[in-house]
Amino acid sequence: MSGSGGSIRVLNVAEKPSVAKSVATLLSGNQGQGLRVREGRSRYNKIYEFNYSINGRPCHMLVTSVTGHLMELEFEDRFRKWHACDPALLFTAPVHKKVPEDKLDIKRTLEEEARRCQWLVLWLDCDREGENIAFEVIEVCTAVNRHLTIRRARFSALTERDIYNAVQNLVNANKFFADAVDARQEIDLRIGASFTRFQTMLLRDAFVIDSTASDRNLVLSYGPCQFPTLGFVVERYWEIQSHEPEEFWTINCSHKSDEGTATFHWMRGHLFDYACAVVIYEMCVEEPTATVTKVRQQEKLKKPPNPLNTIQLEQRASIYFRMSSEHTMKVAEELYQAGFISYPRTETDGFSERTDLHAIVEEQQRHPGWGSYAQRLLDPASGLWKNPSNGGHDDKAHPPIHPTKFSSGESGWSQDHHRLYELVVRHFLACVSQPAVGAETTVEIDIAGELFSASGRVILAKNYLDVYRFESWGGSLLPTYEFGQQFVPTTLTLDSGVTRPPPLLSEADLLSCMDKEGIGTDATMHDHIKKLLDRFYATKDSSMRFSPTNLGEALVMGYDDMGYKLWKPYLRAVMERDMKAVSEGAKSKAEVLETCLQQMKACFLDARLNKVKLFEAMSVFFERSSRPSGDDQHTSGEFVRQCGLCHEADMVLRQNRDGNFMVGCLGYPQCRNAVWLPGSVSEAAVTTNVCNSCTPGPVYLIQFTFRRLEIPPNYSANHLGCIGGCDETLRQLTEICGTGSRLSARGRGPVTSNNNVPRSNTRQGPCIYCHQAGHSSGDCPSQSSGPRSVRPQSMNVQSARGRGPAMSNNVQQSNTRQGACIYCHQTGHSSGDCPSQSSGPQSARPRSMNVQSGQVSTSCSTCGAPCALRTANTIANRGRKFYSCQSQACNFFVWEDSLNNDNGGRGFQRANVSASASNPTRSGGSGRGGRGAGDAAGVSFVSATGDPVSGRRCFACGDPSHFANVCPNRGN
DNA sequence: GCAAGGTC
Repeated sequence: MSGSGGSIRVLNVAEKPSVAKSVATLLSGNQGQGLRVREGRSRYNKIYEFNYSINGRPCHMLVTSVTGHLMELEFEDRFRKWHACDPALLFTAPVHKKVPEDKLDIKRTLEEEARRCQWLVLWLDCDREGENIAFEVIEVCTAVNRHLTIRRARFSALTERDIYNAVQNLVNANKFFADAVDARQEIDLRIGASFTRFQTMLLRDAFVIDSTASDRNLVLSYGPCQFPTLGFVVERYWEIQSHEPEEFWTINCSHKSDEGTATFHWMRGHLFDYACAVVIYEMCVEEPTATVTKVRQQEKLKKPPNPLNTIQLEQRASIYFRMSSEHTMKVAEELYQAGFISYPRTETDGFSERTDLHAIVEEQQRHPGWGSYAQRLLDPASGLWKNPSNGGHDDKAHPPIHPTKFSSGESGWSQDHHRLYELVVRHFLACVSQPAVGAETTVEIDIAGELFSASGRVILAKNYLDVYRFESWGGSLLPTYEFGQQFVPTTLTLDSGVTRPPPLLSEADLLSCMDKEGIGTDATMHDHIKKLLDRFYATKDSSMRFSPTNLGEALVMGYDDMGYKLWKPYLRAVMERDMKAVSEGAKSKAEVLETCLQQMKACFLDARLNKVKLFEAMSVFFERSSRPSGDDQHTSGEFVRQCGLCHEADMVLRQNRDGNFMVGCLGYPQCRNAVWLPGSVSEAAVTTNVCNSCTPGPVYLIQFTFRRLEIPPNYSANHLGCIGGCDETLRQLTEICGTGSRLSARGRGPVTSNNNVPRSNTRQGPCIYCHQAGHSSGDCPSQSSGPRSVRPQSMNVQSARGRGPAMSNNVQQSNTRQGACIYCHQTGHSSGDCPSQSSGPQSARPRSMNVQSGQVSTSCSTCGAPCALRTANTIANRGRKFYSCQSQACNFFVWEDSLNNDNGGRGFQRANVSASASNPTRSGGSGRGGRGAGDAAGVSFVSATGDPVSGRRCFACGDPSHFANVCPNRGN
């Protein structure tokens, strides 16, 4: 379909409404005939229309916009529920792009307009993200109109010349740029989701984390930007903690004359050797006459700042006004929206030659505060004007932040609006001003062969400092000295001092660290900082300085102990290099994704195997909780197939505490699909081989090892088998040996639950840092040059605080720890096996914050150990009494009220026997009539975090009387 | 309930 008068109908799409408006205004003003505006489906994204001509061809132009990314990357449905799959699968689970609900209006506008156009011209920002958004727009538009001619407009500033050049020289969109962002998005999502789920489910319920958020809602997130940001905070904190003050000595000298007092500093600075300092000092005292050996006078300039970009704005607002970067950006956004300042998210710190700087200054002449300075600036006779410097950064999309409209203050402005606008204006005026000029005098003297110096400064011309009141240039007047002049000092002292640690990181420091290491973008850095506070990983004190919380420190410590630098900026730096390679076409998106995700998955699996390090680090700061871990309920082993019964959840390979293997549905208890494996299996591991006959596929084959003595001689001890139903060998061995199911339990002793995780595989991939094989990333030589994190020595002292009950079996079973036990500090056993923890009363510490200890009332008939009557303090069951066995081995548990209810006069003994007969572990719900522990009771699963699972309780509230799917507290 | 990146 053609536009009016046979012209080409062109749909132009910009990244944001303001750009659409500018493009339309600039183009229609140039040669257009009447600019019309109409509403689109989305109230923010208007549609501008006018006639134009591109390369001599008449066009009917429609200019509209998106608001940043139109799409989001997400996992397919069945991987979105936290408990529906093993987090390790998130490295390979299918993902797709989707337009979220709040962007559907924009999508509809694009679809409606694209149907009626012949051309699509993309005016997205000319950076990688912009290019990626361009392809999102292309996807939406071409889905409804396959015949669209697609062109890209390249512009670097919203000026008439740039926009005109762009539209007359349309190019093709750059897929390499878009691919780089696709890769970044996918890596961020997979790493973020997998590690976040892993560490949240592992730690949240295992410890009493005293954050202000309800522990149940606490998310221990991991992200490739937020963690390195936390790393900066923790590292500085450790540096301070490990600082050992050292005493030093220095000689100070002063001389008072008619003109004033000069203070001379020892040019050796200071000495740590007291004897040495004393010897030198005594030499000086014996021959105290000073001779002036040098008098130097120099003109010094103090330059005005570079034009303002986002990071500078955030840093300066933090230093000058103590405003957080997040708040600064919020206020700046409002000033921008109201038209008072230019776009606040920019890396650019140099003005384009085309910017009319004078016009910006002219507007400000009326201001009562800085108007007279602006007038002086414009007066050529003052000589105050100087073209601004250039900081060398250019994002090719936005100019430095500058005032765009005069204001002497608006009625609706807060104090921070006033401050920020003033900062932007004064900064701009400073940028176009001459530097301050000072005269510096340096005098050097010699006393008994030792040199001392003093300096003074006089400001000759303040220039930009007159308007930039936030900066000062201190200096003191120095009395006049002449070369060769001699005098006897007024004072000559030997003074001591101590070295001091560096200060905690300020917000400005943190932004500098992030900027230097490429963590986040100018538009997101403040978000990452805020995230640390929101997640209770760090706090900000009254002087705007950051300290890690116990939680933040423990997480970094845990990963540091594993040898992984997940909290360092290197990972992001490697990713950034890869993204650059993709955007240049040097590497393909698929190649980068495969390498990076493979390495990160190996890292993830290894971290999971080494989770004891996280536990130990957390134990330093937090009490262990007696709450059942949310992780323990719906947990996962290795993925085998999708469940053919419920078609919703995965079936995973698991091993119970007796060592028996089964493949069970994660949808349990709603779905009870399970395949029990022969009792003679000693090891089982899911392979990457897929059965080619069983459906629905894929059904992954499992490598089995059978105990030789438990299978007939004509069967092999090693077997690659399928649980999909096609495997005759497996069927026969199941018949011959029975299974580990309750119904055919054979009562073997426990074996290690982690056998099914092939640890050896995880370390063999190439290093995530240097991409070389032959060493793990923890040992990477490329990473060893920087200082290994400095941990304060006091950490060992602190760890005594964490003394508590012996860790649960899952921790004891881990053999990964080689270091000293955190309890007794001896080597040779892990903290889980510490003899100091294994006998006697558990600990003087309350066993749990959630359970108040009660008196022993009776004995458990299962194991004979005494049972305690306790009172629950969970939200769902506060005040409710329950019995639980004191023995560590016996997990008997029953509600007191369920013993006396009228279900046929069921007594304590009965309930007890019933529970113990079906399940030696805590048998959730068995006492409350409604729901039993189910057919699979007695199974101890390997959890998402690798832990064997014991008690069966609601993972949402911890109540054993129901499961999470029917939890009354859910959704709170 | 997970990330980071656009933007409103």
